[in-house]
Amino acid sequence: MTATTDDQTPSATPRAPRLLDARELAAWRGMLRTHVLLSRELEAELLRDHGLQLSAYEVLMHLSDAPGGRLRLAELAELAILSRSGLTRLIDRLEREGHVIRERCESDARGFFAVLTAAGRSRVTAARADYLEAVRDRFLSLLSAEEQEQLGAIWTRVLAELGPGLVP
Amino acid sequence: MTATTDDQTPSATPRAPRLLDARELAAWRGMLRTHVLLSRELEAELLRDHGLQLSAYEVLMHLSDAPGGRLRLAELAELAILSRSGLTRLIDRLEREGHVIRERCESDARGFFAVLTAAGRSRVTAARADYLEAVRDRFLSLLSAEEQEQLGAIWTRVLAELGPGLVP
DNA sequence: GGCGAGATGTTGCTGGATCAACCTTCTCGC
DNA sequence: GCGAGAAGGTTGATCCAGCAACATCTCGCC
Repeated sequence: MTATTDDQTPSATPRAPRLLDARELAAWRGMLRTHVLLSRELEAELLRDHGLQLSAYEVLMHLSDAPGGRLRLAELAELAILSRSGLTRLIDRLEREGHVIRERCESDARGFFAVLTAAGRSRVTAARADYLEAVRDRFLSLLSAEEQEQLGAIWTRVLAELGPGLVP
Repeated sequence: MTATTDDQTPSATPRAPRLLDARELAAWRGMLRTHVLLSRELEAELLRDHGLQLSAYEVLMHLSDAPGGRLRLAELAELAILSRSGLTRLIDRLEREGHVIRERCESDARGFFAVLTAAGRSRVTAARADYLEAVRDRFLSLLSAEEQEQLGAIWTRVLAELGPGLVP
């Protein structure tokens, strides 16, 4: 870390990068590293124990929290932070596996709902129990209540800055 | 059809999931959301302004911090949190673009170094300046020094629990 | 000193996600 | 109402990663 030792830039540097100091580094790269490793582990367990991709879990989870277990595809894509085409194919898969069905929207002929099936609901309920347990075990339980609150405040602040409508 | 009706969990569920409370939710999902959106934005800018994928940037950045701008492929894969095969092909690309060359390891005939070229170094130096500016702008500048330190402490704790050797 | 276990890096295969282009439908100003 | 533009979803192309299998090499150990 910090400036490279020997030959950083033999000749002239276009612009001095002003690297991160130790505090910034720990805050930033720590998040990157933690997120990647944690997600990877959680996804591996989800896949092993419930046959669910992380993105599939996210979609089913949002559906199961929605009234009627139904959500418009566009809304679902936003919640799961997926592109529309990505969601289309994910729903294709979930439909093939019987976790979800597509249903025409009466009031808008362009639109579709994704609707959780009974099988989908029981699958995601079981997955969720294990998933949340893992999240608690590997993350939340390592934080005090105050730290959790501070974290929440930080994310809210950053998301608000990133763009409106992202905070929820 | 027959989406299960919209009972959240009024009646009997196989296992009660014990969902997250608001505090936990904000701490956990906030991180997921922040990470995805922030990474996405940073990568888009990196790609637009410097033609670098985030993973490519990471690799070049680690190389530029390494003495001599050279690192064994395996070590590089670990630093960049990539699979070996993923790194192989990424180095292929970077080599094709002239940012890096492969060099046999004298002392171990199985091994290779990735070595940053002059072009690669100047590319990553420029990219880094913009990247770090963006990181500061969208993340670090929104945190107080204390918050940065708390975050750092949290990541260290979580990573230590996730597995040894991941903390740096 | 040779053998087997383990490490290094590459390759074939596959899966999942994006972007851009497209078709259909809705909406709104005139 | 009607035409322009926006919005919802799907499709085609492509790209990027991972896993598993492999060839090669190292090294400890009997």
